[in-house]
Amino acid sequence: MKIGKLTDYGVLVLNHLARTGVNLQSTEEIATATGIPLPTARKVMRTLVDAGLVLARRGAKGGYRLGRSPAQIPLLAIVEAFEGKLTLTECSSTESDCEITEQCSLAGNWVGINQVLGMVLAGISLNDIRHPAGLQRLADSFKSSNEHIHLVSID
Amino acid sequence: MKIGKLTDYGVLVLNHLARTGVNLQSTEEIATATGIPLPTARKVMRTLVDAGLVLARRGAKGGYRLGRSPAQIPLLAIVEAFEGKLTLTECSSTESDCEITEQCSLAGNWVGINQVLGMVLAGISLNDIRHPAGLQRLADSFKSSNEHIHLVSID
DNA sequence: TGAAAGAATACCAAATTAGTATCCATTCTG
DNA sequence: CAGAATGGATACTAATTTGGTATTCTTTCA
Repeated sequence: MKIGKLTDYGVLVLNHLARTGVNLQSTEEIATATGIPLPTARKVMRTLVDAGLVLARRGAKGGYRLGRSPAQIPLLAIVEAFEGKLTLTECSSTESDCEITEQCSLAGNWVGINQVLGMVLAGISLNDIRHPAGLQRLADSFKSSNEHIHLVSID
Repeated sequence: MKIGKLTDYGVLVLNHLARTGVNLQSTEEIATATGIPLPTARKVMRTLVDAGLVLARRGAKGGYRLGRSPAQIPLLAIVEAFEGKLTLTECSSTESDCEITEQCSLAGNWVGINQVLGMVLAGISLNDIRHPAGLQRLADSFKSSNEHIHLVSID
């Protein structure tokens, strides 16, 4: 259960763009600043632009900048930009190629889990990623809400 | 962001063992019941046993059964049995092969995210996976705690 | 008009993961 | 005690996914 390298790269780029603000950054600047290989950086940028997280300006003096404020960029959006809709298993994806779906009574049960995970990732913003302090408090807040979950789940 | 097929198989097997209870199930029985290819099922069983989630009895009339009650088997344990400690990125794993760690100021910031995700998965039991109703209520409970997170996170 | 950017497409390489085969160790039963 | 039925361990192969690269086209500014 990992995110892809490209997704990770995406976060690095977004972090860099959050720091440089409104100043347009060329692919080359981004590549050197983040350590991402140049051709790969191109691919990353295209994905980010397609997802609407980053704005591009073409031509000479062109470049990239964030499409919204870091607080309004959820981790979920970044992950789904690179890896498609969040589904932990094949079963839960729409075009399930899973051959044993017949006998697998669990097929539908993953939906809820995906929802929960999605909500968690939706609650983490680029800002949270950039500021460890906020993350720590975020983790702590979960520790308490987790007890809540245990009360609710069926045993 | 998916779980591996083997992990998914693991859940299928655990589900089957939860249904069959104390009756020892042979690898072959498990394979036919779940639709998992026999040789692959062997591999899955070994992993589950190593993780302590399943008990094995060798020799004739041997087989497998759950090591604990379904309510005491968290999804986190299943995932980590097959995929190792939960780390979304290379950076956050202990032996980070990530070459750009120097320039990557985000290296440490994933720790908190991993923690949060780990807590969520720890809060979901095999029982929750088997009973969709419980999952739905679980998802709902998160919707409210998510607002809590937004209050806590830094914008 | 040419240089400096991004956009699009297609392709290749490498790493991971799934799947298989083989041989060994244990335990029950007659 | 022997043999059959089972799980354990190891090593190998194949397939898929993912990351990375190259090439060509389009847009915009000076």
